[in-house]
Amino acid sequence: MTASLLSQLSARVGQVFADCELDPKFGKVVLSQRRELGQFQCNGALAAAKSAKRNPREIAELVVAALEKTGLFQELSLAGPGFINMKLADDFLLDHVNAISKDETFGIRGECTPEKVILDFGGPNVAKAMHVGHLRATIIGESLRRLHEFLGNEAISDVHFGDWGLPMGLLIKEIELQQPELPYFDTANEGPFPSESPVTVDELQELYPAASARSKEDPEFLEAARQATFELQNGRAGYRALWQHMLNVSIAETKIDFDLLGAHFTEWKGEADTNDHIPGMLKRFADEGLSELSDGAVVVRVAEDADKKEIPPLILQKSDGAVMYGTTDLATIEQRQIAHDPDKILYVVDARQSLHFEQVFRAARKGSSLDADAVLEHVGFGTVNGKDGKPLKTRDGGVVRLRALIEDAIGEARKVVEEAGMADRFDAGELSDIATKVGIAAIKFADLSNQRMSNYVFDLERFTKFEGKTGPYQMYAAVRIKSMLRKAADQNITSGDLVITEEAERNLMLALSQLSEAVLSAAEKSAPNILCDHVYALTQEFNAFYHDCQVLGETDEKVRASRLRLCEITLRQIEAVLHLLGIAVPERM
RNA sequence: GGCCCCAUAGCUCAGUUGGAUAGAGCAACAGACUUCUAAUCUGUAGGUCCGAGGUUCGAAUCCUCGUGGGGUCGCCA
Repeated sequence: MTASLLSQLSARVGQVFADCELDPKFGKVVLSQRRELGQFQCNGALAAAKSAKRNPREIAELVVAALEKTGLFQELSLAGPGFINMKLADDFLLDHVNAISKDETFGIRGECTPEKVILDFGGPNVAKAMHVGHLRATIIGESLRRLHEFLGNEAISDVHFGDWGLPMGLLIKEIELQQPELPYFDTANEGPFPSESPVTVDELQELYPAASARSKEDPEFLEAARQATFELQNGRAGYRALWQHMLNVSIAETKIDFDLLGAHFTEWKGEADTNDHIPGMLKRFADEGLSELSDGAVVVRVAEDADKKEIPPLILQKSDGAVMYGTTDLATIEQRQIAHDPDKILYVVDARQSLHFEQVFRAARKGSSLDADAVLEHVGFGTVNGKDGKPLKTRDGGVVRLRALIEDAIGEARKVVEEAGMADRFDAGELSDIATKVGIAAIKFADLSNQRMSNYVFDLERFTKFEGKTGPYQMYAAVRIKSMLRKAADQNITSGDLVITEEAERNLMLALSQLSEAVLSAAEKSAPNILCDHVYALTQEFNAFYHDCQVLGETDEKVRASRLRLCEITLRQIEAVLHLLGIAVPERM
């Protein structure tokens, strides 16, 4: 198994530090910040000097002297107060790139211990079309899912449908108001009920805002909706049947969006699936003295003495008897523990819910709802803003539908692609496939390249550009290579052993060798933007190489074979990382 | 009011956990095409890292106090 280049170097340098009776952790090697001075650097001599009260330059000199004997470096130098700059011997770099290229995951999977990770993302709601708010949850969640899969983890993804709260009661009562003749509202009716849904998805989407508005003006309606919610949760047959229709219709609709975005779920569970688990859980919490009555509601107090902030108790059961989403979230944790015994559960949900998750996680710990060493983590993210810096809205101030957003992106991509003259080169089917891929790549790359927690400005024109740090630029680099490989095949040119003849080749190999750190650190921090940075650095180095080095036209056969091989490896890596970002690359464009 | 997040080039953003001269991309300017796809590449210019203290040999990064923006603070999700 191949350890990453940086960890190999760090281990070597760390050994030297150890030989000098210093902590080997000071041997940490990082990418050079000043490429003109070296490819890599180690700053450990400064930190080591501090803790050992020795002279940093002296330590650095010892380290350099010891490293020179290894023969791994073409150049070693000492600069400033004790920075060690290094340039690798080409043979070492070549061996490394060769080694990682033979492995399907570029040697990365071998560095990890497989874990079982549950990813909770997407989070659509019954009757509400997915909107901008779901964009990031879906894109980030799917990227993390693919990342964990890549690392060899068992990745379980659950869409966790919002299908069980007060909105359900509101919808039931709204439908009753508009179509009282339907059979679902008769208490005595135990079914069977019609198999056809009484409402279409479009109707549902009208119904919810109407019901929501009505509940704000009409307290009696709200009260009726609360009652309906309670009865639904307690199994009233007609309500259950109607609810099932609403859920089915909504799931079918959200699947269209998820398919467009390439999101995959291994489980299509929802809040409602916790219903049978909840009574037992409530009883256990009460029996163990973990919950108590407060103003008529059942709550778990989760505040701790050490808290800086005030953490309100988690409400398990409202005074009207119905449960809330905190209750279903807690029950979901218990069910996941039973069904999967996970090492980690990640919640890819809007950052604004951080307090909620804090409460739920604490309640889960308090109630031993899952293994003590299992990790619960809220992977939050910021909002998608318009050019005015405020959360994205439609022209008339409404919620932007996810579908509309995706269609706009594809439309914009189509424009760009047609302006580039692709309509002449491809038939309608292929053109539309390219436009779709470009559009999706544009929004995904733009979204994922931002640091998760910060808000970002949604600007399609910028996202769909082929220049700069955009999705389409990354795709273009990959397509360029594909085109070249096709040509090579046509001309019977084959790839061979790697050699280095130009700086551009060396730089490209160095970029290829950085994947491991990017992937591992992206996984550790749940930060896909690190993957974006890596693939961008890689495509930039490739484009520079492409510019400086002829591949097919190279006359020296060995060099030509090496360059072709380098192209193959680069393509594999670009496609691999883009796959982790959820971006698909067309064959031609 | 308490707490959380954010503030870096004209614009949009990175910044490898405390290291050298703070980096990209757009936009601007100057170059490179009888192309393995120029949808590319090379270069120039652009900074009070919100402010003030502090810790340190060394701070965009850590601590304190402010300023500005966003969010949140028990029966919605």
